[in-house]
Amino acid sequence: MADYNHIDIESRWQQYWRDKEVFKTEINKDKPKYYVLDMFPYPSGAGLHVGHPLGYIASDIYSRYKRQQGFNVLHPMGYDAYGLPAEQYAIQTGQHPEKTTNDNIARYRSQLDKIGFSFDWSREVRTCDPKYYKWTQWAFMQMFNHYYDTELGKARPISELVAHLEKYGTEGHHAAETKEINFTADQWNAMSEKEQRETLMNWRIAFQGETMVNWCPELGTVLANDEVSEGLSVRGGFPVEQKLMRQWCLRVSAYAPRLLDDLNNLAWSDSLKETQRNWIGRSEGAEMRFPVKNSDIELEIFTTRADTVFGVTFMVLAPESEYVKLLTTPEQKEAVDAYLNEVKHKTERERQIDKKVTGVFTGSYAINPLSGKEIPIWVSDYVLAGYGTGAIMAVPAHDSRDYAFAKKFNLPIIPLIEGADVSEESFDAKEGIVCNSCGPDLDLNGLTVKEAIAKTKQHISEKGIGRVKVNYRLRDAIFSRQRYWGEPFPVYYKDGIAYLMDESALPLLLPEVSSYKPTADGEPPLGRAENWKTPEGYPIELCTMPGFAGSSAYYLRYMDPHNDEALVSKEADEYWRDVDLYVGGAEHATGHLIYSRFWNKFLYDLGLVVSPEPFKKLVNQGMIQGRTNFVYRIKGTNTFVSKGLADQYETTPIRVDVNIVNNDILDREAFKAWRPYFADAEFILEDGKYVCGYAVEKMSKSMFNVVNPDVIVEKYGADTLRLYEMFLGPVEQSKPWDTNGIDGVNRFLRKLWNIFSKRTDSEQSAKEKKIMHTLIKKVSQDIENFSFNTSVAAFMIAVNELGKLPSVSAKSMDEFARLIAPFAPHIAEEFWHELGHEGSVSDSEWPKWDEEALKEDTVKYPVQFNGKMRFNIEVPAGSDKAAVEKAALSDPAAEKWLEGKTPKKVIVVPGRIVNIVI
RNA sequence: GCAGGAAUGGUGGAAUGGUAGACACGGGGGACUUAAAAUCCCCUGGCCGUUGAGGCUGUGUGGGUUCGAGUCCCAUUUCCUGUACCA
Repeated sequence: MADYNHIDIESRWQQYWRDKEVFKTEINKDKPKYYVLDMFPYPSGAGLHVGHPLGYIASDIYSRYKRQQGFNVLHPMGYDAYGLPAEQYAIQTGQHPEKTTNDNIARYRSQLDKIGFSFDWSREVRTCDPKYYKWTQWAFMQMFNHYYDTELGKARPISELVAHLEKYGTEGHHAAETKEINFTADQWNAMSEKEQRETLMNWRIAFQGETMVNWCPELGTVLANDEVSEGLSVRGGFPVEQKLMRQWCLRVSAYAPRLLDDLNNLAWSDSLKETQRNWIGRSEGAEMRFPVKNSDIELEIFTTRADTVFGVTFMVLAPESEYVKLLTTPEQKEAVDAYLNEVKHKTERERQIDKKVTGVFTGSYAINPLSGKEIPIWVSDYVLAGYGTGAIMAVPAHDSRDYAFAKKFNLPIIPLIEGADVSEESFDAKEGIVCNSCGPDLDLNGLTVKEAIAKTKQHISEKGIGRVKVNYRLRDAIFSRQRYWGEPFPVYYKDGIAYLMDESALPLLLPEVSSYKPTADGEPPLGRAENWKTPEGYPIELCTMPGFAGSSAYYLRYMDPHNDEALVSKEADEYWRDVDLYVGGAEHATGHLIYSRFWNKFLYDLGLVVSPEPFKKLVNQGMIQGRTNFVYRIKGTNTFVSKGLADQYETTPIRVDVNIVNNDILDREAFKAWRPYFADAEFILEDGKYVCGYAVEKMSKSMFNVVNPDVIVEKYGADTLRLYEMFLGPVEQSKPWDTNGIDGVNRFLRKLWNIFSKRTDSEQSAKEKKIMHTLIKKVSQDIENFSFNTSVAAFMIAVNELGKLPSVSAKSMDEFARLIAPFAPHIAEEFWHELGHEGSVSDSEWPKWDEEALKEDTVKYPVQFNGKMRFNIEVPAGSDKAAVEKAALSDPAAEKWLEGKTPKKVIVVPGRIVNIVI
């Protein structure tokens, strides 16, 4: 055989896989299914860097392994093709986002192909493809046509709710709602169609609502909560402000209890589950009504600290609360209006940065329902309109925010826990013995906080002052985007009221527009589309759907990607069911992974999918960071000093392209050619070399530390890249990319190649068999545990050991080819065919290890004295504890450590260790 | 602030409570070669010692449980990730 030539081998086998459609998957009821999914990428203009394929390589190894184990493996790939960067590029250049997107997809595809993945490309989906987004639009229509029954805990057709309203009005319905409204059947029946449709928005799962939204003026669009971080847009980092707008929303909040409970059944990492639990944010408390003095208004509040009602010294309304208007007295009106105005002009960012305590008194008083005391009602922006009821009872002694407010406005502070010192700060901990809490019909003094909460809850329910209530932090998802590059809504407006189009109108194609900017009067880009009307002339919705719309059910579409009749056929869904293994980044914890679960549960309620959860097991691959190289320029010169000598000069570190640095040694000629102003650079060397410094940073163009997988594949081959990415460390862990170590992996493949070339037809010797079966066992177990770095190490050990043998049999090489096929499929395929097999090695059977072959004649025991390792003994296999103990004590080396004493105790752990206690 | 995770050589990282540092990179030495590359062999946590001995010490820090702790428990520091006026 010739030398190992990765270019020839890899292109040949990739061609073979394409020609023979080796990875095309069909339903096969004779085989168990296994569904391995990667989070599909957004094809950005920058292309892939070496960090992106990490998860894809891991999932590819796993799916090839499962396939060799006899599973029918579904392993698809596609593109999350709608997104902001393509649209912004379109605004700048006028190029259609579809063109940009297609170009980027082509580039991604060619990069992915070079790595040798076992994707079934016949199932590719693109979210911007009308055949695909037809089903995104269709799902939206189903959500529009359903409401959520909180008692049954599932979605039901809106027609059933309408039937209830016609008969009973709102009395006794259990629909999850935007806000509580009440009317009788007669009132409902008397409503006009327009009124009825507007009212139903209160219950539909996809509904239009006036909500406070995250409005990003720079991007000209609304953003979902997970698209905003610290008051800035995640994409672009532009300021985001709060604005009241009429938007499409999805009633995700209705599913909060199920989204929370079902987490327990998932094989996800604890940290990811915890992130979702926090995001859903269940809190158990009480809802309580505080009557307003001289009025029949009652203020409803939510609290988790029912035990502190006796310490309520004032109440606070959110500025947006509708009670503000009702409770402001004429004398206070001017001050309140001024305050509201001031708050309105603050952005979310400003609100968060300056945590100045502000507020204003409404002039009204409420009555504490337990103590009967009068308490003033204030307005402040530290109370959020969107959580609970938009009003709070303030307990300054035991809540730090209320404390700050009370201090600023000189409101009384009553401590309620024995021994709590509230002269400097509030006592927030939920512990201690309650005091100062005795009213006309309730005495909490002497109880623990926990007991007091329970007793108060019971009391207020009995007295009808309030009720036990569970609140969730999870908000409804805002589903409109004022953008062009997204799915159009199958919605038109008649008399200003939204109507769904007929299903036969699907897919509703995204129209062409003359420009991708908002229109002059501030409408979304679709406002420029000509003839954006139904045949009857009704205007069509101008917003498009957000990015998560298309990515929420794509895993279902892969099961049956070409079906024109349904999102997924019953047959395909019942066979493939759910994703067995999902690999992707943890950054989707509170976005995609919530929305997808919600979407799946909705379809599950409708009986359209059989699995209540989409992703059984989930692995979060870590991020690959960049390893930036630095050169050190002596200040005021164009002379660069090597790292080891840099501290002798006053230098400025400058980032240098990692691609002109090898093992931290700078390629000086390439450096001079890199930038014109370095052309006449001079160097101060150490040992004739220029050594660069390094730091770990995010991999990005601006840091000059991007490593392109294409370059690695060309130089070393895809098999080397695959093995090396796995060898770097655990898949779940973030780590810097360092090309330096890659030679070791490449060396291993060449050694393997040489051993293969010299194989003989002789029998597999016992020694060989032992090496191979140790390897089979180790690799099999490691793959199951997703511990690919240690598998790669095991391969290296095996090759080193095989290399020491006088000869290696073809049988061992046969086993080796099958074992390494998931990791390095190209070289494995080459071996497989050299060995005379037909078909792909990915269809070969996964080898099983033989415990017999691993057995030793003797067992080695480390002998410890008082836990300190001293010497080793060897005993025949199968020796019992007494025999091992005897062998240890009678070993000549034991005498020295026993020092003539009798051991107090001897511990023998079979197969492990002997510890002698003296 | 809260929640979750992590901390092991010069570097990436191995270690079902049982000989810490597998495997690899880097470094040092040697073989082959006119030379270089490639390849192969040996050494490589620290300290003391020896120069075919050996010993001590060592997994962020301080305690604890155990015959035995990198691993379990408590406290603490630092770092990373997520989240944050959520009442």
